[in-house]
Amino acid sequence: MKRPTLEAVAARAGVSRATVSRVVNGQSTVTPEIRDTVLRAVSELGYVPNSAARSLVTQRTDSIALVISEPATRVFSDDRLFSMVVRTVSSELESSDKQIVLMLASSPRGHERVERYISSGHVDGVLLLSMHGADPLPAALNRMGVPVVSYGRPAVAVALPYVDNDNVGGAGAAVRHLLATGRRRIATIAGPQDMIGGQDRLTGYRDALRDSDRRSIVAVGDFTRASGADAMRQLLEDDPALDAVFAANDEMAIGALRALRRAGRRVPDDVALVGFDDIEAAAYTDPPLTTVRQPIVEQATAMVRLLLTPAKDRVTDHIILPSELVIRESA
Amino acid sequence: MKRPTLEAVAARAGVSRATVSRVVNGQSTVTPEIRDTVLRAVSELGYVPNSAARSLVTQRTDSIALVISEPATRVFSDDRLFSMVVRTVSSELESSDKQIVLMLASSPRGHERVERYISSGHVDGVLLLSMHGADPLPAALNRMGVPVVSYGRPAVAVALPYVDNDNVGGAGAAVRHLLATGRRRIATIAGPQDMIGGQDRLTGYRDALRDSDRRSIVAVGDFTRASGADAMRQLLEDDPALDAVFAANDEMAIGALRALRRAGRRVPDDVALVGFDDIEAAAYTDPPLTTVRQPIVEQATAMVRLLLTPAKDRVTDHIILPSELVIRESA
DNA sequence: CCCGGAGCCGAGAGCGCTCTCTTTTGATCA
DNA sequence: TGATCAAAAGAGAGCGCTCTCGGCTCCGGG
Repeated sequence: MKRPTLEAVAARAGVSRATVSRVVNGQSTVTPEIRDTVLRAVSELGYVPNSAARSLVTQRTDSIALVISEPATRVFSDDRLFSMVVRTVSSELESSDKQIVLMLASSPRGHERVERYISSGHVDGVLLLSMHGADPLPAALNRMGVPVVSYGRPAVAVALPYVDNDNVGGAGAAVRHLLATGRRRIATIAGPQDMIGGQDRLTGYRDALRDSDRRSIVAVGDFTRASGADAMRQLLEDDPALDAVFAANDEMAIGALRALRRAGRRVPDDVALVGFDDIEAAAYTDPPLTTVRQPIVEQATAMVRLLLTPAKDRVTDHIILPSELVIRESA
Repeated sequence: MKRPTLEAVAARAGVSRATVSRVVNGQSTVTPEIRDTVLRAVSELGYVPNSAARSLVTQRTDSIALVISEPATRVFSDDRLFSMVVRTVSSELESSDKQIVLMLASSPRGHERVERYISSGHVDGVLLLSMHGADPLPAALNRMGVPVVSYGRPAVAVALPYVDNDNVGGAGAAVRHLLATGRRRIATIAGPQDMIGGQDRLTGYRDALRDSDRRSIVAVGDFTRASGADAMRQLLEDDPALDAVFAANDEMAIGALRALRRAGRRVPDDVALVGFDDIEAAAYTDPPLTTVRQPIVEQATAMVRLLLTPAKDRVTDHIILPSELVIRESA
């Protein structure tokens, strides 16, 4: 009752193991007649190649790891981002018949697990989702000689191929939109400065303001809703006359929205508000949030392409995709 | 520059391959002194066991597949369901040091891929998310001798261990809530009757009404928003005096909400509305939707437990978990 | 003093496959 | 008809590991 092997198929078809292997792997140096005989034996016995044996000799596994390296609390702060990435990566890999191994590395123990797993040759490549600049995992994976592509620019120290959205440009577009609609005192709630996204979005804000000779007004949050509310209160205290806010992500924007309402400011009449990411909830706020959308599908597609292109054939080791301003009612 | 093998470690430590294997696999029949020597050699060489070679002989892979068998359009209709399941399963498997292989089987080609993959011995078990009763995949997987646990009761023909939420009880609770708040003409927008969830929720509705001698008013949708709106219009036409609706899922409830508003009915004043699932968007409707929550985390946990328990040690082959009524403002 | 048994370690087979190398086949041409 | 060569099939090594089995050592008991 155990699974048939190559040997069994060979015996049944009256040929050698090697010939069956050739047929199964689609080599053309087999007489059509024998080929048919073998294929018949294969389907009669219900033969399926043993993947462990195969990858033991080929050194390939036909699967890639999708590593999500974030504290458990944050990973899924945006379920849609996650599910869109997974869906896109999955369908993109389908054509090359590779599988996804999903690894959530939330704790240091998780990191160690991931490293062990990858270095035991389980996968042919790694897609790394890690928003945190200080994460040691990218460097570690890079060291073990497995192809790795990162979602989001990794910390400067690591030379890793990556795909990112245009954080600087997106933030700039948000600020320019505020300027274009006549806002004069534009503050920002920046993200944590140990994350690349946090840094770049602040840079985009600063650059855009500098171009227009406006003064920058900055508070720093940590990408959580509560920190957005706190930062907003801080900003209102510092500069009660501000008339616009660019929050570095939607969660903080939602926090800011509540803080503004509690402070008696109307949005967008008194204060215009723009977020970043276009998470699900952004469409349901009151008023619906104007925000910057990441091109998630395109990013995921690009990651897979980059991963599947052998390093030596690569034209570039990073791809930056444009972000799009989604104008709703908050600005 | 290639990875060191057991042989290399053995040579370095001056022992046999078998002894190194014993140490690496934590067997106790090794003299502490030798054990230390071996461990030193392991870490000096950076040895990591080759997983393909190992599973070739052990017949285990230490990974399980999470198969999502749905048309691509629906799979992620609820991103939160998906991400919570993934997260829970992942952390639940962490303790037994198993990995998740994620497979989205949206097309017939995808199904074939999944079957081939599973039957090639890539995984030790399968968690199956398939909402569609007529899905041929459960039966196919069941046939190949791999442990499978299904999320949601599979079609009657298949004897598969499964975990489900109490669809009948949840629907009943929703209807009883409507009765308790004084509603008298309670209609339902049922789900497709070729899905188990659709059937059971309708059963729950009917049972609860029968107990109270109320007449049942039924329209059937297909779990999409648009079908919910259509069904609602139909119901209003059939019985303009209805004062409550139980929709078999939140998507249809949201569609119904719009149809009600367009028809000039106030919710909940004129018509009370209850959904099912408690999807993300349910909290953001106007008014926020009263609905029935599935215990997603508990279900995912139970699935893993069931899968990891050897069939012969199992007390039961299915687990039904209670659903909880979440009362918001629509009813 | 010898035997039996327990505890450790090594030898070696074998998991199921791929791939190189060799042999066989069969067609071609002088 | 026999030599030549290309194409096709077979033989066999080996991928890196686990695990059974047998041998060796060291102890206590008869």
